[in-house]
Order: sequence, then C-alpha cells, then structure tokens
Amino acid sequence: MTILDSETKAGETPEDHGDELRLWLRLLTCTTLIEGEVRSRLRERFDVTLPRFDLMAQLDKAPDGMTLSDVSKRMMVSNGNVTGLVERLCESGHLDRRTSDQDRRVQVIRLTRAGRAEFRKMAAEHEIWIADMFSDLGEKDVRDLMRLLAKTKLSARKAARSGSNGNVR
Amino acid sequence: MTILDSETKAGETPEDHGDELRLWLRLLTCTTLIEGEVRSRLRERFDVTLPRFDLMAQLDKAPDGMTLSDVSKRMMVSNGNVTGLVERLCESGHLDRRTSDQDRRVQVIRLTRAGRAEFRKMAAEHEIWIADMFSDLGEKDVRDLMRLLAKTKLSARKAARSGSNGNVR
DNA sequence: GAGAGATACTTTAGGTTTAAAGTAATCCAA
DNA sequence: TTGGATTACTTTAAACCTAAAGTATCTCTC
Repeated sequence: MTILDSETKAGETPEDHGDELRLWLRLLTCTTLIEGEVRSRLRERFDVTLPRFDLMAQLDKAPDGMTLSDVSKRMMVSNGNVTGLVERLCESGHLDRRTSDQDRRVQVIRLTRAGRAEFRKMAAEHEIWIADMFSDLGEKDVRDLMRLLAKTKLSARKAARSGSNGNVR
Repeated sequence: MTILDSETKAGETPEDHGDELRLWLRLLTCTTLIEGEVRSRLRERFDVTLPRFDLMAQLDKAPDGMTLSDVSKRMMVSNGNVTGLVERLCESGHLDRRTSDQDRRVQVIRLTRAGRAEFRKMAAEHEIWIADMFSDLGEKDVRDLMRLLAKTKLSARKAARSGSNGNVR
C-alpha cells in the first residue's frame, strides 16, 4: 500500500519517528487510565492497594510458592520493593514466608488460606471490571490487539536488550 | 468465524472474561517494559527521572504555560504529586512559576530557556529510543494499533465514568 | 577446603504517588 | 453584599519504587 518508503535513501535526514511516539503515548494513556480505575476500585471496594493485589495474583498462580526473586522478575519491579511489599502482606496475614531448606538465602512465600480466599473474592470482581473496560471491543479487536501487543512486546524486549548493554550501531 | 457464541443464553452462568483479562495483562506488560527501559535510559543518559521528563514534555507543548491543574489532568496524576514535582523542577532551574494575575489561586508554570533547551535535547534521543522499541512493527501494525488503542481508550473511559459513580446494573 | 565470584535478599536514601484534610481565593445566588 | 459552595493548590501520612550498597549464603575451581 505504501507508495514509497520515505526512508529508502539511508539515514541522512533525521527520520520521522512521530508515529511511534504517538503510539507509545496512546499505549501509555490506555494503561494509565485502566490502571488508575482498577486502583481506585480496589481501594474503595476492598481497601487494598494495586501492588498488593498484583503480588497476590502472582502467588495465586503458584500454589507451591515463589521466591522473592521470582516475584521480582514476574512483576518487573526491584528486589527491594518486593521485600517491603511481602513484609506488609505477611504482617496482615495474607502471606506465609519461610526460608528454603535447600538454600538458606532463599525465602519462599505463598498465600495463606485466608489470603487466598480474600484474593479469589477480589479477583472475581476485578475480572468483571476489566471485561467492562474492554467491552466496546469486538472479538476480532481483542484477537488483533493480543497479536499486535505480543509483537510489540518482542520488539521492545529486543530493543531493551541491545540498547542497554551492547549498544549496536 | 465463531461457531457459536458461548454467551447466547443470557447471563445465567458466570461469563468468560479470560480473554479481556489476558489482554489487559499483556497491555500492562508492554507498557511496564517500555516505561522501565525509558526510565533507566533517562537516568543513565541524562540523570533525570521519568516524571520530570513527562512534566517537561507537557510544558514543551504549551509555550504559554499551564496551570498545575492542567498538568495534573493531562498527566493523570494527583494534584499533590504535581506540587512536589514542580517544586523540584523550579529549584533546579528548569521551570518558571508565577501566580496568575486574574486568579491568585492559580499558578502558571512554563519551561525556562535552559529547561526547554535541555528537554529538546533529551526528547530527540527519547524519540529514537521509542522508535527502536517499536521497530519490529510494520506501518500497518502501527496504524492498526493506533486505531485499536483509540477504541480501547474510549471503551475504558466510558466504563470508568459509569462504574465509579452511577453504578449501573 | 579455601578463596573468588555469583546469587538472594535487605537496607538505605531519595524521589514518586496517592488519598484525605487543610488553606486561600473566587464565584454565585439570595 | 454576604455567606455557602466551588476551585486551585498545598500539606500530611503512608505506601510504593528505584538504584546502589551491604550482608549472608552458596558454588565452583584449584
């Protein structure tokens, strides 16, 4: 469809990256919008913060527990952040934490019975909220978005890897 | 393409919202990934935080300045947050702040000459980073994503409006 | 089995963020 | 024109978050 790629004659002129920037801003807006709404509903409805909910969501998918490092990687947050979150959730009785037998550096955390029950209750409503937010999208829209975002994720991850260290070009 | 819509016989059974939930998680992952990368590059390359950069980006688009409320709405963050950010950016000489003549409650902020120059320098690189992150997407992918995210934004905003107050159903 | 390096986690300092309460200025209706 | 409501911003307390430095433990090589 494109008549002529505007960048065919090498990188002389400063290339136009406006489209990608606008796309990024739109992506960010969508996420911020939804995240903010979820955050405020979690607080109003269950008096829980989003990070706590997210952490519990990770643990709910791991009946045998996770190490703090696992959580940190999955949630894409720093180690120190997880330490604090876990501490508070243990104190409130949602989480159980114990040192691994095999490796005394490792802390294994898991949801307590009560923590799991509370999470399940929240998750059920949460899922409806999310469905509501996306309700104007058709089935094909959802499929397309899934595909395009998967592609985006791969693209971004590649750029992140090559950009932060090796620095090609 | 769908043989039979699984939800044709009314809302008896708990409907399946798994697709939307997965879509939301993927959207969140993409944003977190890119945001984290941008954050770390801004720090390494320019020793500036992402919120500061975002605020300056808003001001760069408003040569006549903005009120704190404007900024707060645009950035979708709380008022108190903006107060602190602005304070630090004024102190470092990037921003200029003065009380409106018409309305003494209002603070108008704008980039200083130095602040604008520094922002432009950062923005130029930032734009390349973003383009890089999306570089595996074709032109059509970008167009499609723009369209679908616009639709998502409208859908989410509608749900947010009806959900937080009116509470239909 | 001793030491170098890696790994898992914690601590620290500083910045960001929110919700909620507080202050000051403006608006508006009786 | 006066008093109540609204608006713009600030302050406060608590949580979140990161990067960087620190501690404890493990692994691996010789």
